[in-house]
Amino acid sequence: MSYWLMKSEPYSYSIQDLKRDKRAFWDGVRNYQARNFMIQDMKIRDKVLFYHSNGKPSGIAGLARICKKAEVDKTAFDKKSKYYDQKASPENPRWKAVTVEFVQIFPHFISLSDLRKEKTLKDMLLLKKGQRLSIMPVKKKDYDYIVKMSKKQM
DNA sequence: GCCAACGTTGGC
DNA sequence: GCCAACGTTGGC
Repeated sequence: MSYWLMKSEPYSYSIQDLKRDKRAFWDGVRNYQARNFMIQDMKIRDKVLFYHSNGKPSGIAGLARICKKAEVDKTAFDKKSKYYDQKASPENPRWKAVTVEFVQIFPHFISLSDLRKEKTLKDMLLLKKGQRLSIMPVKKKDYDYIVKMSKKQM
């Protein structure tokens, strides 16, 4: 079992949207490191912290779970898509994405500044300077700690 | 909207 | 294979 953090801009796709849809294909990732995590490392039932980036404020909004292994991301072939990549084609798809399913919205949203206040979490990749990955691994102990934080008022 | 930090591209 | 130029991310 592995643990992950996946970022999404709430204006484009929020955890409330995921709750409504139940499942979402995580298309649009155009970073190799993030893609490789999805293709090589994510397993069905892996747990996911759903992060709202560029939010007011940014932070962790809830939980999701991997429910389908990586499949070809066809938005890369679609000229009208904002995720269009002219170097991708059905013969050489280049991009793949997993499907995630809704688990829960946190009773208390955990902002980035809340996370920074926790000494225990100081080594999280998310909190490292200049770190911009939209999908990143999370340690079990950090995942568990964050779930615990979500249950109490900050 | 700004801008630091980082990733990608392409010329050489 | 280097690296400058450019594009993107994402916090603020």
